[in-house]
Amino acid sequence: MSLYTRFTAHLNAVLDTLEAQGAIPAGLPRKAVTVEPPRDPSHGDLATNAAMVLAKPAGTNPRALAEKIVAGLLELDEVEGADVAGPGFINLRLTDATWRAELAAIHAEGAQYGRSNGGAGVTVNVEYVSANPTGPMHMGHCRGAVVGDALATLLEAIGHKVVREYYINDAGGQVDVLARSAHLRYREALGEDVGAVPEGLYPGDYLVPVGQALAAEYGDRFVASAESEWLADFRSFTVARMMDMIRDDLALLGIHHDIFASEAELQAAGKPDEAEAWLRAHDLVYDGVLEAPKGELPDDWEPVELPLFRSTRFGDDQDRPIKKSNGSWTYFGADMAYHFQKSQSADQLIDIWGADHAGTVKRIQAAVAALAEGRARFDVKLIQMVRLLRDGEPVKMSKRAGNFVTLADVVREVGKDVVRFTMLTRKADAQMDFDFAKVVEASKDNPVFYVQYAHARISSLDRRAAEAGIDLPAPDLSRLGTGELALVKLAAQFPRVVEGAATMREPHRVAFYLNDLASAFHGWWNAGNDDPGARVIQADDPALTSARLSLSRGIGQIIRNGLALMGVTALTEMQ
RNA sequence: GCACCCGUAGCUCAGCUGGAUAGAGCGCUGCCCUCCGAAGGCAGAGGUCACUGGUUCGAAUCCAGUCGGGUGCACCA
Repeated sequence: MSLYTRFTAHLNAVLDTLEAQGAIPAGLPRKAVTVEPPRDPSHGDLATNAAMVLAKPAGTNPRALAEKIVAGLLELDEVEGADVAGPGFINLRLTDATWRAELAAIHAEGAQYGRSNGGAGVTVNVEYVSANPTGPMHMGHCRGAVVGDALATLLEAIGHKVVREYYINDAGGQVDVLARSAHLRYREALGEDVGAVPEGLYPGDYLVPVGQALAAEYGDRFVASAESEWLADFRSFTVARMMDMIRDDLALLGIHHDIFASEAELQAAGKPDEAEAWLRAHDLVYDGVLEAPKGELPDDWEPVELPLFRSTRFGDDQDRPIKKSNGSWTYFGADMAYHFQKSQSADQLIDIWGADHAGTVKRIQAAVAALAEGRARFDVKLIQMVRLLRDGEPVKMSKRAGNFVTLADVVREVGKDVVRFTMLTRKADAQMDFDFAKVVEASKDNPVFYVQYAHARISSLDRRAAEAGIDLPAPDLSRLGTGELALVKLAAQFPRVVEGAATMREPHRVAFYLNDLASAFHGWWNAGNDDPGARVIQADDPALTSARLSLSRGIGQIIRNGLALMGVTALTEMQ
């Protein structure tokens, strides 16, 4: 149990006692009561708003209630002082022994420190990447992949069972285009001079080996035959190859999904039909005429009657078609059935989408609300664009021309850890720049470097101490000073950060926290430059050295744990 | 025209699901290496949290509106 959850329990116990004594009414809503570190450390170690939140429903004034709560809290061994401040804040100062015990807990729990089980029993399905299987991963997919993966790891850290899922869009017209593009390469592989790749087909070289594989598989059987004879086979063959390639690309980032769900299989299994039948039975799908698109009317627009889902009932601004006029499913129609399927095997769903799909969020949330009948929490997390910069200039990418920057190239150039960490240094809904020069820069304005550097320094201390042979097995932590305990206090916030990042679905918080922790560590380290007595290793005082090593290792442990949540390896030395 | 996201220091961005005197890095000014890695640290200057109302003990945070920027808006995927 983390320090903060422990004190929340302490506070609740005090409130229970006050209730039993009749000092406050029973059953006051405590949901808004918080226990957190005050923003200004001079206010103490912990602060609670309990008195301010509860005073009104209790029919008393905040300060009077606060005094009663303080009296109860002062009885705790871990509390050294408690007072009421401002409008009714209760500030607690904890004993040094409490913080020393917390440092010991960091060591005792090791890699487990920061993990909790509040999410136990709740399965969360995180769907991320889901790039169209028409080519290799490019940098446009990268951020969502990293954010989704880090989020999944975070949710596991607070006890959720997590399913990492990839939805393969292998049923639309684009995979027919892919199959035709592969057919061209197939003819090429059999010796035909196909010339330039025609407009409308995928031009990338990555299809060349697919064409060769197709030639090896089918010989020249389909060179001149009608499309209908080979399209389906070529489609599934090529999609399978594309997915192998995508899996390889993701592996470079350390990303592995549990489930790859196929849109084509979903349709073949009749899932959208089932969803439609259910929705029609509940009057949520009807045959109607699609509204004209907003803004300027396209030349070829004409009213058509289609099966429409009543998404307006759930806040969308128009009802959405689930089938096209040719009878096939729209992307939305199939996607709806897909989400229904996911909601049956998970308690909560999270989709990681590119921000360019923002316009379709409402309809899918409407669909899930309808089909799952409110049983499943469903969040769509939108990931803003990343602008690639080289030498300060934006890197131009054009998918159509086939000159996009591939994920694999970038990972090979700057490394998995740099890519992953950098992608988590911004809120997901804020745009970000990825500057090839800056992300590998060895300076403090590059958080990747800065955090790794702190960890490397900590590792270096261990090596030095081992060489000097002054590392005692059971250090006396009372040798740590108040400035050093302040570092422990910062380290002790890690469990809160993990919990907040997971429940708010904001993995970037871990990166910012690690940057703060690294900064505090660097400051401590540098104090030794001005004052040799402040250095960790004191050759003539093994006891003090060992206590400080315990602190430095504790911080190292937190950095490792935090980096692990981000999928980043901690470095023990800088190159 | 509609929807969504955003508006915080000169620049790039945090701000812990409403808390106390709004923070960090860069840039600027001034310091700190007879070196546990200065690839770093310390200090200073720099703010009408776009604007106007509202909600309440309390608002950068929530609500409404206005202004400004971005994105999306067909049966595509």
